[in-house]
Amino acid sequence: MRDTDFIGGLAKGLRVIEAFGEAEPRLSISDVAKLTGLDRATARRCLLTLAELGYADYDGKFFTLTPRILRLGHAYLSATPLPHIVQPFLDQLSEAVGQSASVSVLDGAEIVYVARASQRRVMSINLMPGSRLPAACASMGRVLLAALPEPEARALIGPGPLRAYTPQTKTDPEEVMAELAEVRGQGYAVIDQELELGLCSIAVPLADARGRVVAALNIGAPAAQVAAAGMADRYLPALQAVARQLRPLLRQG
Amino acid sequence: MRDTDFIGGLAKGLRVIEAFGEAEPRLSISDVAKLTGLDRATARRCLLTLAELGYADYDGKFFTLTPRILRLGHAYLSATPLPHIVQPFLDQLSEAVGQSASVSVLDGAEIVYVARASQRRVMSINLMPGSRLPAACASMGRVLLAALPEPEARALIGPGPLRAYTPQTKTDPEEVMAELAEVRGQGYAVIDQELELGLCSIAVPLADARGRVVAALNIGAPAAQVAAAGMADRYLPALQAVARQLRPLLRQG
DNA sequence: GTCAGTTTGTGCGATATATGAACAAAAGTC
DNA sequence: GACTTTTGTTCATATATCGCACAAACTGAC
Repeated sequence: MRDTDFIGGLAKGLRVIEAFGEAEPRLSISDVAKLTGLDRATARRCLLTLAELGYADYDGKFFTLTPRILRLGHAYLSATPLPHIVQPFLDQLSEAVGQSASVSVLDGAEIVYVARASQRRVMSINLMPGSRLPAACASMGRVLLAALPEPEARALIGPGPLRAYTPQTKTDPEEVMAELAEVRGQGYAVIDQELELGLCSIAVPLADARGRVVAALNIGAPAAQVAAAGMADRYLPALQAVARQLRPLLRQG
Repeated sequence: MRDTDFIGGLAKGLRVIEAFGEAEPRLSISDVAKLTGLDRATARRCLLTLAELGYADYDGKFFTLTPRILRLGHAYLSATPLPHIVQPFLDQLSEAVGQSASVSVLDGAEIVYVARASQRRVMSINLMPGSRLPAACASMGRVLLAALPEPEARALIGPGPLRAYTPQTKTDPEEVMAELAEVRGQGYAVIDQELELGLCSIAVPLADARGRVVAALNIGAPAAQVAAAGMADRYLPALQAVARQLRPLLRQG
């Protein structure tokens, strides 16, 4: 790609949209300039453009995003086959085991939920397609990181120490890397309250017909109902059965 | 706004992203140029930029969106207070009545789900935050359209005839406008299998402290369980109770 | 009310981007 | 295999955007 094939205004506008995610719902021009590192004049032009297109509202002082922004994510979810393919399997799995089941993919150092069948909620945060969690301490994240070449996984995890979401969170990158090796060996990952106290989960990789890992599938359960040590006995067969069924149905992505 | 305050490249890039929603998951440069009306050279530059930023993948022939696109919608959902405020109420309501409950807002002629608590699925399509349905034949859409000035609602509904999703769908704009008048009078809307056979729903408006309608709340139920005529008796009190509780908590948006 | 400290709006030269035609390369047709 | 048709890429030039510097408007304190 030649550098004239890069359109800076688009990149900046997308940075502006993402800036709203990391902070307040209402941002002034200067706020956005600070958050994005853009010049104020540029931030202003991006915001006015978004407002003109209906992606943002402007009350003369603050900008807010409008629901039209969701068209962009919707474009992905409706255009990507993976969510549609896995949804019926998730529904069935979730109903059979009486727990929430989800499928996610990796985006940088985060996992992104692309489909979910939820039972009565146990987590404090509400997960939905598009939700993000740190890969290093989520069961699906461990499975997806384990599928990468070691140096790549290490780079994504970073130098550490990792953020401790609970007292159980593994914060030492080496500890996580060791865990990844085990996950790679056994073919599944179990998380015992590393992300949220009271929540255990187990995940398996979803591979396509050529054996490439394209996503992860998990079941989450309250620790009070199922001890972490019992997760594999209880849920692994069902997870692996679904993974096996899905395998011929998945291309990449 | 002066015309130099508009960034054309950003507008075009967003058009390109949305183009993926309306068609195939894999699009060539020419496909995108056709769908968006952009010049092939410009479409190519937008796509290469999206690929460079990690929002798209390029295999040398086709482009596909990556999960990173979901960051944009996530920016809206996490930055907007409405979804967070209503979610606990939805969970409680859904559990109490044993049916799915949702909150949506209007975007053009479509409603957009911003929060949802789902029980076992009855609809053929899987609704989630970001999902869109035509406002004219959805219970929440009727409520939201009824809250607009008549000419505005009429403009959104369009000249008709409307698409018939089922034999029950009201396809004559005048019929829908008459329905809106009734909804405005009674303060709620009931849909009897106009969107999908076997599915009834009832919706009420959610107003903020100043009385402005900012969203709609609904309950959907299988027609086999609850006849459309029985929806109001059965669910209206609970819906109105939630609307009343939410009223002082809502600002706009 | 005044004043410093911020934030926002605007004009301008330098620079980057859009455009459409022309060319090159595939893909489809017979 | 030679044809047409479609698609991808390049280039020169007209145009739009960038970011700086300055001016204006707003804030909050006293």
